[in-house]
Amino acid sequence: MTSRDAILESALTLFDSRGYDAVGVQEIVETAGVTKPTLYHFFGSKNGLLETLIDENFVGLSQMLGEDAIYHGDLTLTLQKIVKGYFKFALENRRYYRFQLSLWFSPPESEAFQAVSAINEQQHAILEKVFIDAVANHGNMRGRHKVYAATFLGMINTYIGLALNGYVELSDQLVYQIVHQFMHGIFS
Amino acid sequence: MTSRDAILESALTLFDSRGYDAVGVQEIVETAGVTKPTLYHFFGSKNGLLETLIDENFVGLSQMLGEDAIYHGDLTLTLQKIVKGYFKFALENRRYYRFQLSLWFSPPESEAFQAVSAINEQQHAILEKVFIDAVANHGNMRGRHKVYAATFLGMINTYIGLALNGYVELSDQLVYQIVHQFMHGIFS
DNA sequence: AACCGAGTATACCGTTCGGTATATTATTTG
DNA sequence: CAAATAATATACCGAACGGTATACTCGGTT
Repeated sequence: MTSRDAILESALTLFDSRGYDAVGVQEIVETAGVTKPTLYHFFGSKNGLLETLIDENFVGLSQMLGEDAIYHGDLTLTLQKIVKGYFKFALENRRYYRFQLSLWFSPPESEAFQAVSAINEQQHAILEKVFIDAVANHGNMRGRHKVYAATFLGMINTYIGLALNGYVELSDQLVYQIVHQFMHGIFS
Repeated sequence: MTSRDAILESALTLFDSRGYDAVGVQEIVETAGVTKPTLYHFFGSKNGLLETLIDENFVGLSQMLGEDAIYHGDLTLTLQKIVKGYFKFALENRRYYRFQLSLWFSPPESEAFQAVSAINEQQHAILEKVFIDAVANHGNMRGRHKVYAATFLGMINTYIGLALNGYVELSDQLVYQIVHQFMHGIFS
């Protein structure tokens, strides 16, 4: 493993278990088996390390959304594909997704918030587009796409959080239940 | 305002906007207009300040749960009272609830997590009891009370988070919708 | 052979961290 | 009034913080 990857790996583990602010760069480089100038050579700053960490881990989720979050006439089906994609990504990147979850409601003026706001907006934008495209077929959704996107993502994250703590299993049945529950909440 | 209250007030504002780890005690006491030994006189440590802050702000929510989270034969009605209580509390303690939300998925080995785990368990215990008591009337809920409590709280927090960020309004209609949506997700 | 740039180590910078020893001032209590 | 207790200030502690100046190694290029 290269020094760069070792640093990213150690940073993810430490940030996930104790949080970004509570971990110092000294501990990161010691865990990675390198020295401080190496970290600053690759990432410029502690914040740059955080941004790189988030960006490079998020691409997988971003790719999934690019493929699955496209409305083709059947909203229920599209939402099921999205939920399934989130579940798959969360299970394959447990540490990262837990870390991303911990940043979900992070304080607005924290460094961590600045770093996740970009990927949050990206997710919202893609999900909103799904609901906007679906408006033609579901007239009573007009103007509510922002709320729907946020609510939908909120439900997904809630269940993933439950799963990451061992409360539930991310099964196909749960995918169906969540989408069903969400749709019911919208159209009643 | 007493020095003690000034410290708690400043700490809440700073923790809420930048996070517990990113704020130093020096900044807290400067904002409060006191000196460091005063803080240590009242709270013993920075962590003690955090615990006191959480405990003293949580009592309001705890009281509400003690009054409203009691199953009397009508589960839908009970859940509506609980959601209404959460909404009321969140609106009356916006800064605190936002801070509590930011600690919801905090890293398991962070100081903040240790401090909120107590109140999290308290909420879960009370909500679980509601679902256990309701089992007699809803046979198909047996053994699922832990999941239900976590899911229910997850939905409440999701919507409060949306409201605190201006996406939705915490209306009585939303109370009804959430409970309806939750019940539908359970019994289908 | 000379050079170059990427990667890395040693040793250090000034600042801030959480926390405290000591002393002084108010405030209560006997 | 005197004694005790609570509340506060000055000044400081060692450790850790994020970050860097400098120099060295080393594989590839000219």
